[in-house]
Amino acid sequence: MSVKIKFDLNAGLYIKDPQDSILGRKIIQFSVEMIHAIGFESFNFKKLAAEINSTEASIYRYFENKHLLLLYLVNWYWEWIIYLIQFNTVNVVDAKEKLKIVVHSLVFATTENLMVEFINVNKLHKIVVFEGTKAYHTVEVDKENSIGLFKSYKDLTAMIASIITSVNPEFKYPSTLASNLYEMSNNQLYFANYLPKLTDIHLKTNQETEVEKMLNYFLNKLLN
Amino acid sequence: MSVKIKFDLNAGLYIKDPQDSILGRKIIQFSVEMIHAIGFESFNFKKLAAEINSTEASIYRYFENKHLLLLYLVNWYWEWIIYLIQFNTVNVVDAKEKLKIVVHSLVFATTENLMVEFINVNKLHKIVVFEGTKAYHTVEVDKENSIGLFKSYKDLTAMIASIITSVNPEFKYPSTLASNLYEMSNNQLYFANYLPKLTDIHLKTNQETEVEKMLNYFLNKLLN
DNA sequence: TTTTAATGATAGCAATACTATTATATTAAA
DNA sequence: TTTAATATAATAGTATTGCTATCATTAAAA
Repeated sequence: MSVKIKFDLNAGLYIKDPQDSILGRKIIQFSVEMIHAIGFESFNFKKLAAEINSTEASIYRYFENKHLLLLYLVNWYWEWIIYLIQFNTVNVVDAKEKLKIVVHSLVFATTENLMVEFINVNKLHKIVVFEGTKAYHTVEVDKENSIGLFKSYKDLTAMIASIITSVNPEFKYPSTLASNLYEMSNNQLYFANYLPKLTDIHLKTNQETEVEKMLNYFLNKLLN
Repeated sequence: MSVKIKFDLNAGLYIKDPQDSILGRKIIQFSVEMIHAIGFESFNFKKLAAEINSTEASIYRYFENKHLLLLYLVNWYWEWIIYLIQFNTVNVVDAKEKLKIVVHSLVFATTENLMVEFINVNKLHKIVVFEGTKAYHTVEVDKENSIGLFKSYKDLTAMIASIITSVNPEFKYPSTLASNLYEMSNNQLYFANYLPKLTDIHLKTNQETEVEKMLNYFLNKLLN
């Protein structure tokens, strides 16, 4: 199945909504491809423009700079995970079951039943694992936070935290556990691939399944 | 008390050992000050050179580029934490007690009895909290890892993991928990300061004490 | 005292991150 | 259908960054 998904992302992220035009969608689509391929540091608007047969100036009409483009993508990703969790927890009542679905969504960031037209979610997930934290580790945090550019991350955290609380109302740090679950999932996937000494996941295949198992092991100890 | 500390950092981090000359030490000292003040992104060798009345070219004789300078600082930090843990666990036999010292060292990154001459450890800690992960989230990870540029992080993780295992030999993921303890400590301090919705730590003062308490709470649930 | 090593001074170059201007399509409103 | 508005392309240009090269000067070692 394929659905047309359009998230309402904070307007401060862009100058012109890229979801509303062909060029805009091409910018999103190929920035995902390109950042995935060469990394955020060596990615720039000139290269992107060449790739999509457009110009630097045209891209600047959509995004103020490449940092905000990354932040846009990461916000899209956060919204995507929220959507995934909602989608997969429909009709699920048991809180423990819900939490397992959260973990699954964070680790796999995809479902077989759901596809997106112009964003390669798999590659976006890898970008988030690789470069994600750079989007909110910047001197501009306070300013960007004050205009709502991290709202989706907060929403995601709140959503997970409330599930954690319904699994165990006594647990003292639901928000911390929620954000840590997200960060830990990304980190451990990164470590498994690049710095295996920093993790206990050593398989080259089925890493996601192993990380999923591990996170559930942690959650079990923490919440029971 | 003040001790002259010289860590043996991997020679691949620098061109000329900055610990061995006045200029070298000034580079280290003022890069800490400057990155702390303006952030890593806007920091560059030209500005640093102006600050220490030297030249760009001279700094390039010590470090290939600013990324490797950051990685040098972060490696120094990792070694510092290892040193701190060793220092503070001398004569401590109880594993649980040791683990508490680990947490304390990670969160505070300092002791009153110990000072370093030319590095402001407090500011370095803040740099690590703010920019630390950028040092190992780069397209060059594999290459840099293969020549040992992340060795200190691995050593630190191994050290903590072994303490975790002696607290509870049944615990399945000691390395993961070790690296996550480090990452979580930094993350939660960052969130408490800049994105408080992502954590349960809300105090502006005594954040460290709160984070310490929180990490011990987590560890307690995980290992008992 | 001569040689070597470290630093400083200066210059320059290619790439990056933008901005500005004008031209040309495309679309929408009158 | 014409006109007006809007989106994109083409081109140019500027300030900054990241880095290299060269040569002069100073300080330290042999």
